[in-house]
Amino acid sequence: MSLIHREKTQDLRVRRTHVLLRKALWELMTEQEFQSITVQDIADHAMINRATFYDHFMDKYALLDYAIREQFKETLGAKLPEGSTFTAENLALLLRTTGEYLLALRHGCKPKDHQLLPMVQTQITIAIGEILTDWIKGLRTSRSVDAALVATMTSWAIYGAAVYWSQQPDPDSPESFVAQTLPTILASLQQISNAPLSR
Amino acid sequence: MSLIHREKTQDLRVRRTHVLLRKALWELMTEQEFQSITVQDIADHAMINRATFYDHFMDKYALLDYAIREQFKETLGAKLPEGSTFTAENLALLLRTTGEYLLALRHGCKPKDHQLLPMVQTQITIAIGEILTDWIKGLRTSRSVDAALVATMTSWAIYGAAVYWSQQPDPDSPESFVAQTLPTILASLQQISNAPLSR
DNA sequence: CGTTATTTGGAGCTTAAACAACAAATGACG
DNA sequence: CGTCATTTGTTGTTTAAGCTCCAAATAACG
Repeated sequence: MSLIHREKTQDLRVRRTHVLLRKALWELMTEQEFQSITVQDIADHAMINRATFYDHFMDKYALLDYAIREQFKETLGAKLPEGSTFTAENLALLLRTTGEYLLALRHGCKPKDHQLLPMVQTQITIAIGEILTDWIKGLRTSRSVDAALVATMTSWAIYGAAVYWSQQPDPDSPESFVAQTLPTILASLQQISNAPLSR
Repeated sequence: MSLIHREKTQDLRVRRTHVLLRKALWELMTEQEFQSITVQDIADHAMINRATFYDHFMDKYALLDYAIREQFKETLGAKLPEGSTFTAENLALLLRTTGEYLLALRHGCKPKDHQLLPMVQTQITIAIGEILTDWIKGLRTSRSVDAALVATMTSWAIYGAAVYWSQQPDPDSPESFVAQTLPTILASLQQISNAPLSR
């Protein structure tokens, strides 16, 4: 009897509908710009009735938000170990994955869709923030700190660095990106942890 | 109020369930042998409840039948022009597609699954037979012939040739396969058509 | 401009599918 | 050989999602 109440306890049909809708949106976005995609298009492609679409999302922008967030979370989940904790290695992975995700995004979608980046920003910083919050909570902090606040600041810093890197006309390697950013992030986080992090 | 009653007029949910199930089976078959796959595996992968599986198929063999038939039909539909008729070109396409499909099948599934080939045979000859029947019906035949009978014989001949070719240790090109078989098939069909076929 | 099409967002009714729980087969193991 | 675990089919009950219309908002067009 754990206290863990899984928010996402859900009907298989609901989960499937969500998966199908975001997969459909993604496929459509690789071949046409977001603006020109209609809800009907998405519904058809996902084999979902249009009315059902509206049972789950306000509009296609809400779906895009959701799709980005989930896709990024999945990507991250695949890279990070199961019950990951706050270590330099994991932080490096987080940085690298964020950078590479943005880079892939830039290649995957249409030029005109670059105006959507603010939405992407919101969802990704949320996802990063959640992970950081978990990590920070797992630490014995020297003094009482607002974990959410630190996590938010850090997530924005990470996202900003990733955007900067992925925007470069000719980005250097992911490794060097991590090498250049990790020390800064680590330094800012080091202060809240009294236990030295593993290398 | 047309007289056309579409047999396959179906609920979107039903069509989607069928699609998801056969996709799931296909994916699982590329990584493990059919015999070791459970209905639960398929259901999980397709995001379908196991009970729902049984609403549609007797067992996994029934699904396999269906999956093969539909996949082959789709492949054929993609190669043949829309309202295809009986021409030497289309017959050549039919031959080639059948051969290539079998070859792909042989590569796609596990060695042990080769015992499943009789099931494949049934479904593919049915699919070929349906097309040939349509083609033959579209002809002005010189004398009354049983279109279904001719179609069946021909479909078996085509399938047999395709098996023979795809079984070869080192199969020659699809073009030469078509070149070697087409004349025979054409000759046997020529007799029922009084109009000479286009080259 | 006004007049057509699309697209959007929703509501009521119907139905496919989820869920849970079961007994019966099948199978692995000591 | 029995027993413990899977897998298989099946059956009610509940619910998500389909379908059919409808009205409002946009877009397209002559």
